[in-house]
Amino acid sequence: MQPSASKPTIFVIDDDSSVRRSLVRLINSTGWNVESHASARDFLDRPAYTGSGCVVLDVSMPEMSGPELHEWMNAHGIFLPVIFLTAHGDLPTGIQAMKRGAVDFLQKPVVLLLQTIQNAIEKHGSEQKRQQQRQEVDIRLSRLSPRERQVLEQVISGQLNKQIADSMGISIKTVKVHRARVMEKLEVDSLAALVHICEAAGMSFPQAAG
Amino acid sequence: MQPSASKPTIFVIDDDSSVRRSLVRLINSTGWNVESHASARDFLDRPAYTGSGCVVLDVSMPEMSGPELHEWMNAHGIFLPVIFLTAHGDLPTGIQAMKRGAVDFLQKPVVLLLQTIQNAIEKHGSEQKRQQQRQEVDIRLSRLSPRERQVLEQVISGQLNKQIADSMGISIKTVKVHRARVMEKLEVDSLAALVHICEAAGMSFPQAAG
DNA sequence: GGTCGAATAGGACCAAAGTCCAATTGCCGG
DNA sequence: CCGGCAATTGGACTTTGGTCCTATTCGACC
Repeated sequence: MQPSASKPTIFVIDDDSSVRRSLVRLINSTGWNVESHASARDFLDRPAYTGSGCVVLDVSMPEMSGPELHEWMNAHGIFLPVIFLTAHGDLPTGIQAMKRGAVDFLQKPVVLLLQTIQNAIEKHGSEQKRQQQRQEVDIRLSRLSPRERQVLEQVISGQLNKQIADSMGISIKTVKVHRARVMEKLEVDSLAALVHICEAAGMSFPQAAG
Repeated sequence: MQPSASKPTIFVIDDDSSVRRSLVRLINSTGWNVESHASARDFLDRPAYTGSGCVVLDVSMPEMSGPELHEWMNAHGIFLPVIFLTAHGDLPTGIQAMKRGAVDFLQKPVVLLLQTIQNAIEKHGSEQKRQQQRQEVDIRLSRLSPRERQVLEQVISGQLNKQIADSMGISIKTVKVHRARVMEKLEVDSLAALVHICEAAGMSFPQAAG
């Protein structure tokens, strides 16, 4: 199956080796894969991970802190869920982390880590799937010629072929050919499906009703 | 205009009257409406507010605490954004509040409250508008007869009238009648618009493509 | 008992969309 | 320079969808 369907991997990032060992042992006992790193740099040096999983991240580390790594990930489109661990976290840091999208911000000693990881992976799974489907549609959309694109936009806004032809200054026949190519390139076989995937790709615009 | 388009109202809920006075003065100076309450109960006793705005909520109050009120609001579908204020907040309380959807969790003395309120109102505005439109569609959908509903579902999944007639064991003519009524009751004049609003109402189901 | 709405169905006809075939334009590479 | 290939355009014809009118049946309600 796809990588997202295989066993999730949990990335443990903490500069304290005894903490890493203990977390790895804990997580390993559940059947998830674990990969531990002693620093943010260490984690970033590994090949990008695209499967399912999450990051368990220490807050204070030398060089690059947990929040700094989190921000870097957000800035670079890495949306693996992040769970923070901290020994003596202060409130503003925790709130800031949550506002940036962290799943949780836990204080050691940790009791509910495994449950939190479970939730994070599940929540991430569906988002990831949607994201992949959206990219899939984007690729198909990128294969449309400019003309086809113009026709598509008017089709999904409810225009008739006649109206489209009129507004583009071409004949109805030509619109039909463009339209057929759109259906083919987007791999749909009904107008309903066409609107559906365009909706999913975020290219909807309201006023199609009367 | 609609209530959501009129001046936003900020609800200040704090059991300390000097804090209330000072917040009211601060917020008033910006042009927003302010309404202050000395307790959660006090706030809940007022008629439900449906316009735009947000809640500035103290964490620790007698009887019902800030987080308790927040949870109550969530449970009752009141999604006015909530900004917490606290004198000496502890980390777990703050994280919990964020996980429940709070906009922010600020420690007194507060410096960026007005900016936070501004952001909360703006973010809330678009969500509120979408919510209203969705309700609007739900009302129209509820006016469909069972048969019309069945036809609608097959139409937006890309079935031809012939196929629908076949699967329902009725004639194409009847399908056309149902279909026309659906278009009329849902107040759309194109298939694209029909799919669009059904999508918005959350009644999409994937496989319509081929 | 009459009326109303929902569901069913048919005829006649028009409009819109899709299909098959053919042609033109314009660019890329040998 | 020319042949190929994709984008673009058009004509002739078929299928599908929509409209207007009419009609029957059935249960609910006044």
